[in-house]
Amino acid sequence: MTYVKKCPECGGINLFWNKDKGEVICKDCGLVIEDKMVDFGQEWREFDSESQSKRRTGAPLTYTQYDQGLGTEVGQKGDLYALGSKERNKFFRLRKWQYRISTAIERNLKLALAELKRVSSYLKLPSSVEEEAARIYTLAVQRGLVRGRSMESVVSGALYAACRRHEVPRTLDELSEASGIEKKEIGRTYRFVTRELGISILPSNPADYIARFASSLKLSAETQSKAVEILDKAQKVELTSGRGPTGIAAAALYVSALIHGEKRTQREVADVAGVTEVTIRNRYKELLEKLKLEKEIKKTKKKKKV
DNA sequence: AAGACGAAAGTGGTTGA
DNA sequence: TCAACAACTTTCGTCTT
Repeated sequence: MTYVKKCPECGGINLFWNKDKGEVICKDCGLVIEDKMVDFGQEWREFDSESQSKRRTGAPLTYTQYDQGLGTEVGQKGDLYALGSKERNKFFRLRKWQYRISTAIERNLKLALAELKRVSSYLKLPSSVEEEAARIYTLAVQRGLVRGRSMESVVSGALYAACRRHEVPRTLDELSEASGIEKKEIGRTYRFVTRELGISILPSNPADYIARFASSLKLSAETQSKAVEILDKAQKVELTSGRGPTGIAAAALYVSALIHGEKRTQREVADVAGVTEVTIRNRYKELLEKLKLEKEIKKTKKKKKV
């Protein structure tokens, strides 16, 4: 069904088709390849139950615009002078009110969304994620959750949450680097915001990290899928619960690189995964013990010698 | 000499009283 | 609110290739 098979940017094969948005996302580099395909979704769906949210009239609502693309202002000039003086006073009062209410929030939103765009383009996040983050942030502002926190940290928190929900996770470190906010601060606001807004987020799946780590290590597709396979097994023996997903992903990748004779040092893997060698070692050790992978590694060693 | 390995002490976050 | 706790990090010394 997809028309694009490879990412034109990085050549990655991990394309993710987001049907709702009619776009294809490269999970490796985050490139959005939306124009390359026809968007069937909307017309078809018009007839089923949830037509309210999928209606196709009007400009699409977007949260990345500070007023969701729907600006309404209490009248400008125009018929004003046709009104009596009482009416006119009322009019001015209304406009003043609207101005007061809206400016505080809107000014904040304008700034915040600019920041959000900056960070998300730095991280090459797909627009669906950016949109989601903007939505989360907007909600947060409306609930007054930004008070006492810096705007930037809430933006980062929203982005982090959006990434998780869309299964294109970035690590807190990456967010931190892109936004200039401390890692723990992002984590804190992320937790706070998601809790307050009742956003439920699945614990991130290590497999989601594999593609990106693998491509920045320039590992082959086979190695990549082997790593995912290892992850599956690891999950069955409950090696994964309670551990940091990045550490597990990194270890799986390290092992499968060994198996396929594309050796990377622990240091290299650790760097792209944002964990230390020690963590990789620990996970790696566990993997070997529980999944009896030693044989496979030895096999490839022998092959190389012969 | 570089990488892999392991022990020990420290850090930040979660949990349960 | 505090202490216990598990996961992870940092640091450093030793072993392997």
